[in-house]
Amino acid sequence: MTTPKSVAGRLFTLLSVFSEQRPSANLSELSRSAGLALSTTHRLVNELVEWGALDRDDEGRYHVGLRLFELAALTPGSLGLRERALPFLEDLYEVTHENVQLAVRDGLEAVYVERISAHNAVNVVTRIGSRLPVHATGVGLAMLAHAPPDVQELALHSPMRTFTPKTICTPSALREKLARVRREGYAVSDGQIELITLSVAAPIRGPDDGVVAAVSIVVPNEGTDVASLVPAVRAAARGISRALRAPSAVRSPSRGTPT
Amino acid sequence: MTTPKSVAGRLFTLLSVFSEQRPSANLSELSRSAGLALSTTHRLVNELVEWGALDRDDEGRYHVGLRLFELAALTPGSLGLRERALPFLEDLYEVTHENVQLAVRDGLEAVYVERISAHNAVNVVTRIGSRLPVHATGVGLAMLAHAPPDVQELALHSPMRTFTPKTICTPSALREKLARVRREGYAVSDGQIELITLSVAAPIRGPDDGVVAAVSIVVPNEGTDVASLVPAVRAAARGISRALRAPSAVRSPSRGTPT
DNA sequence: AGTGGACTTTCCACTCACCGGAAGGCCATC
DNA sequence: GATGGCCTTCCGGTGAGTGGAAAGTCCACT
Repeated sequence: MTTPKSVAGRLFTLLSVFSEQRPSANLSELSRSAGLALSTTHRLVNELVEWGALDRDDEGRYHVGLRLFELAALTPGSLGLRERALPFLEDLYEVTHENVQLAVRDGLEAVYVERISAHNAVNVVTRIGSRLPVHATGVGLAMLAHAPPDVQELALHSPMRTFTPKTICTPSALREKLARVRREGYAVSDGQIELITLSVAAPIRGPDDGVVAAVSIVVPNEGTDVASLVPAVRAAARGISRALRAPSAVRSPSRGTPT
Repeated sequence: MTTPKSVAGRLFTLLSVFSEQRPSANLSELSRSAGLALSTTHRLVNELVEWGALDRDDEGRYHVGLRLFELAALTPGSLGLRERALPFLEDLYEVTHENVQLAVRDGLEAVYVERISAHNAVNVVTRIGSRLPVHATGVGLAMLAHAPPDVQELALHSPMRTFTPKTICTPSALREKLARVRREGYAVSDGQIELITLSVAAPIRGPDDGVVAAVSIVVPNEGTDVASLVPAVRAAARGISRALRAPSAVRSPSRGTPT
C-alpha cells in the first residue's frame, strides 16, 4: 500500500492501520504504518478525531471512535436484517445454548454481523465484524450456494485458503459441496476452520427472494448430534426470511419446499 | 453545516448525510444534503465506494459499506466490552425475556452498543448505534452518576431535552437523581423517554474501576415489579465488570459494597 | 417520435488547501 | 546533560482538488 495521492486515500490508509491485532495506535505508529509524513499524519488524524472517527485516550493512543460505530449501524446488513434477526437468533440460542452467528456476504467473504455466545460454549475465532472466506465456513457455503452464477464461478476459480486439512480447497470439491447445500437446504462445515468445531448454517432470503445472509450455529464436532440441530437452524433462517418478507418464506408455514 | 474547507471535512459531511432516517441516498441527494458541487461529490463518493466505506446498489443508491462495519467492530466499546458482556446479557435476557441493552457514554450521550430483544417484548426506540441524552435514560444516569466531576457539571448545566412530561429537565432534579443512583447502585428511568416504558440500569466498571458502560433492562411500566429486576441487572453488571477485571468486582462475590 | 426533467459522468483550467521539511518542546531513560 | 522517543507548530511551493459547463443516460409524460 504505497502512499496514495488523494487525501481521501490517505485517510483510508490511516483508518486501515487499525485491525483486530492492533486496535489502537499512537501518532508515530500511525505515521509509520501508513507511510505518511508525521506532520501530515498529525493533521489528518486530528481531523478524524474532531469528527469522531477516532478517539484519543489520555495516554495519547488513538482508537476507533464511536461515530464510526454509529455510522456502521446503518449498514444494510445491520439496520433491517440485524434488528429483525435478533429475536430468532435468541430463540435458537435459548434452545441450544451454543454459539449462534449471523453473516452477510461481501464478495468472496462472509462478514459476521451478529453473534451470540454463551459463557461455556466452544470458543470460536470469529468476532462481530470479522471476515472469513466463503468456501471455508458454514454461513459462507450457505450463501455461496445461492449466490449469482458469476460469484460462484469466481469462487470456484479463485485460490482457496486452507485452515485445516479438512478445508475445502479444490474447485470440484467446492462444486460438489455447493450442490449438496442446495439439495439439502443447509450447509455443514466440519472442521474447516478449526478441527474441533463444526457449524450448521442455513440461508436467509430477502424481499426479492435472493439469499442475503445466513445463520449458523457452532458446536464442538465431537459428541454433537448434528441432525438434531438442522431443523432448529433452518427454522430460524426461515423465520428471519419471513420477517424480511421473503416471498418463499411468507407463503405457507406448512411443509412444502422450505428454507 | 457550511462547506468545510478541508477534504476530510467534506468526506465527513458526506458520510453524515446517512442516518437512521435516511440509510441510503443517491448522488444528487448526497450532493444537495452535503452542500457540495455535484462533480466534487461524485469524485469523493467514488473514492469512498472504492475503499468500501460506501456501497452502491444496482439502482445507483449509496449505502454505508461493510468496510465501515468492520472498522467499527474495533471500537473500544465493541472489541473488549461487547464480547465479554454478551454472555451476561444473554443470561439476563433468558431470565426475564425483556429488552436488554448495553451502552457506553460519549460526552453527554449514551450510545447503545448491544441490544437483545424478544419477539413480543415492549418496543423501544433505541437501536444499536443510536444515541440518547444521558439525563433521560437509565443507562445514561447510571454512567453519569459515576462520571468525572467535570462531565457531571457539564451535564447539570447543559439544556436538557425533554421527551415526556416525566423527563428530568432541571439541574436540581438531576443532581438529586444522580445522588440517589450512587446511593442505591442502580438507576431507574421511568417514562422519561416514552411514557409507557421503564428501564432499570446498573453501571459497569473497567480495569481501572471507572465506570465504562451500563447495562439496562427495558420493560412496560405497568404491571412490572421493578424490585424484582434490580438484583438481576446488578448481578449482570457486576459479572461484566468482573469479566473486565474491575478491581471492585473481582474481589469477593459476597455482599459488601457492590457494583 | 419528441420533449422535458432528473440523474450521472467526464473534462479542464484556475487556485487554494495540502504537503513535508525543519525547528522546538516535552518526557523519559542511560 | 545528553540521547532518543514522542508530539506539536510553522511556513512557502506546488500539484491535488475544485466546480462550472457540457455531454450522456434514462426515464415519464404528451
